[in-house]
Amino acid sequence: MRISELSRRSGAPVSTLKYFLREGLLREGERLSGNQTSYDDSHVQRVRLVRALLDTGGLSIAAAKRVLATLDDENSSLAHTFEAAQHALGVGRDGSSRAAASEAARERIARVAARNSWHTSPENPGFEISARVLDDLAAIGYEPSDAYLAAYAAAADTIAHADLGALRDRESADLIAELMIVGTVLGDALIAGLRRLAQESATEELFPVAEPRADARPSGARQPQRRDPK
Amino acid sequence: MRISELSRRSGAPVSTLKYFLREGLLREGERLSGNQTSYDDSHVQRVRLVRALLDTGGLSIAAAKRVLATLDDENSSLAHTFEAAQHALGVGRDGSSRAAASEAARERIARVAARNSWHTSPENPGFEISARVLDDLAAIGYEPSDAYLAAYAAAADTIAHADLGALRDRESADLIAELMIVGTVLGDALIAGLRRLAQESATEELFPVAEPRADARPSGARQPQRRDPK
DNA sequence: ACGCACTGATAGTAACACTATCGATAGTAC
DNA sequence: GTACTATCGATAGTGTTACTATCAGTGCGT
Repeated sequence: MRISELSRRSGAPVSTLKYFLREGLLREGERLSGNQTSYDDSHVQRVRLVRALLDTGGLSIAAAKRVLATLDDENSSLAHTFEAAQHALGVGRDGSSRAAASEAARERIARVAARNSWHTSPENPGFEISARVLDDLAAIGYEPSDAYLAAYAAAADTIAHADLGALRDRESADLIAELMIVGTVLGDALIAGLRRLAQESATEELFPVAEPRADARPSGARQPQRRDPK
Repeated sequence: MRISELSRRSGAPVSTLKYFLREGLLREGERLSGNQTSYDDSHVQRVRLVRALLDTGGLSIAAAKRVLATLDDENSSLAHTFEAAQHALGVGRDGSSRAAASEAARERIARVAARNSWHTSPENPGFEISARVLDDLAAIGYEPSDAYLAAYAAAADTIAHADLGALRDRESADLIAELMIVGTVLGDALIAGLRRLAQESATEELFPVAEPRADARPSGARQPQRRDPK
């Protein structure tokens, strides 16, 4: 197929496809002559993958490029592909480099990991991401309890095993690698969505709407001293 | 304190603080005279909250503004604040409006919710977010199993109860509302980080590095993935 | 032989999140 | 009282990102 059909089948404008080509997010098609290039179903697939990474996954073009590069790297074991993809994903959704997390926060995350018998490399970006959240919470004045972190860790463990379990019964190594990466990126969005649902439910459970408490003031503009009295 | 000290204490440049003021992310201080305005600790706190929302939570200025507006809305019940915050967060991290999820995907999410006895409003953005992931996975050629979704839902349930549990023993309604919102936004990042750690561990567990498959090239020095060639 | 789709290259655009500059003013130091 | 410095609101400018548009040249199909 030519680029116009690739556009029609993938839903992306031709100009965007050319942009993806330029940026290396999409392999070049087979050149038939000076002004004819042929694309196939794998290109359609790839465009959809890129759109999912960008839109649902919230990745930047640069991050998507790194992720796809590890995917296209043939001579890697699964574990290595995964590790590379994790690094390619980086610390944020984009490639932004903010201040690093504190050592204390990183150590607390390490303790959580140890308690779950996770064995991980110290360069796993998960340390940085999680530790930064702890630092942010501390800056806001909130110190999460061990039980809170343990619950999050248990949930992470559940998810990770579900992800890997979904992979186990696949045959092609290529497909496994792709699913692994897609699962990492889209799984973040999936858990975020489900969490919104679970939270609404849990909120009503614990704080019913017909709350007789008179916490809501009629008007008064008092300055609340928000500080955690730890 | 004056704006320069607010800057020093919060770590944000004065020009950025003025920007936050303009955008309504930060309440105006108390005007003492034509060119003197006094800020207090609550402003320092707020700046840190905004930075956490923007940097770690990945929110856009517009989304952060909506979220903070619901937080500042005094006459709301907790449940209502939460609901408003969920909507303020919107479907993506930013306010981008992409194509809606399919009805089939939305129904599948509804079934998952029902199986967990979540009772939620149909407008909860969690439906849209999760359903879109399902659509994306389908477009990639992957149909997640019920077991897979069930595991994610169980994890979401665990997290939601941990979040709410952390709130229950707080006294001030203002603080609870703030934590609820921060928890929603930063919690996404926290679970993402922990998930990365759990996945690395689970990957090694299920796909050991010394894999006898012919796909893995056991030759020692792997080319590190292309770092940023900029 | 003519027209249209295609090619790569380059230029332009819109949104976003700041960041810098400005003239006017006012509090503080001497 | 004068000099100095910080602040004020307003406005303009900057760098990045993710496209989107235009263009000159090429060649397949009828």
